[in-house]
Amino acid sequence: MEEGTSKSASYSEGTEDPYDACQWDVREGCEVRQILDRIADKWSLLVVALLASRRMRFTELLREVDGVSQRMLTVTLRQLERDGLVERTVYPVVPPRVEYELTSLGVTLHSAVQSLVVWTETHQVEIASARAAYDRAQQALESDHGRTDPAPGAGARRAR
Amino acid sequence: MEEGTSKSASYSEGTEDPYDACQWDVREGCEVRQILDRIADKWSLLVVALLASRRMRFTELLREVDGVSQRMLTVTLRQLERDGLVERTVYPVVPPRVEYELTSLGVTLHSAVQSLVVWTETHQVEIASARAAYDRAQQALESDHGRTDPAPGAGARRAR
DNA sequence: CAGTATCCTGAACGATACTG
DNA sequence: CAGTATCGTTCAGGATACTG
Repeated sequence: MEEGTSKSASYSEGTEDPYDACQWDVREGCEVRQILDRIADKWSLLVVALLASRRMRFTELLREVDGVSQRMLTVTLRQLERDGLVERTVYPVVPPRVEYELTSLGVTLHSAVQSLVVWTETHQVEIASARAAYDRAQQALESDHGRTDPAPGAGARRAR
Repeated sequence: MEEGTSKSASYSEGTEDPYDACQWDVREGCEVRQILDRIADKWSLLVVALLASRRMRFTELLREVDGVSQRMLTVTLRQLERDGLVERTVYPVVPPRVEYELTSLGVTLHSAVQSLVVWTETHQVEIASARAAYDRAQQALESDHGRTDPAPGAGARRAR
């Protein structure tokens, strides 16, 4: 097993003082970083979102997520299971049947993530046009890189 | 990861179409995925969080983020700038002075992310104990891998 | 069916050196 | 100061084959 996060990394848990919101970022060793990395993970969110609608079997997930490899699905599910976000149920039948479902913790994560999804959907147009503008500016720069300063704005100029 | 989004229900699997409102996840081409990837980025959030408190110069960020390389900071800032999340201001003075600040869009992103941070801080203890439990179960499995089935519970068993 | 074990590649990242 | 350019390495993750 070469993947995965460092298991058995015993970090000091317990009730540390709740550092204010402006501090979480600089603390690399902070748990937040780890969780964020899991959330950030390419497949985790997809799996969580799918499982939010219903419990599913391994192969179902493999089909639905589509793009995920068998190995990565396994790894992802194991991580989520380890973090207590999904629960794995094995039915001892002859063709093995395994089902995955969100735990209550997983459900809360899913709703927390939803706000980000909403943000993204809300602002995707803005972002797209910002990118277009940026790329246009870059293009202009390219064609202009021999010319002299055309807009003597005298102050600081934006977007180089 | 270039396409393969469409997963037409070509196989005979009943009548219900796979998913409804929760479509964002399966659409790889969707903007949501891209934004999520940016958010997921190792440094982006750190930079955004720092800039949320105040506008900063390049070297300041380099010092504050600490752990980031010069190259990665540049790359990160360029991406954020391109997405319209931060604004770059160049002062035409003799030792170059460049300042970065969040745009209003960047500010909204920051607050959206805060909810996730809060979630993480709220549940980090639960996660930590879930991990401990999982690891303990794995250990038990190891020591048990020669034994015969000791608990014929007849039903589905949890956590393999 | 639901995995595990191996091999391999490309993208990400860090380190370093150079520049306006 | 605030970058850009180049190189070397690591490693996440895909493809494939095997198994209980």
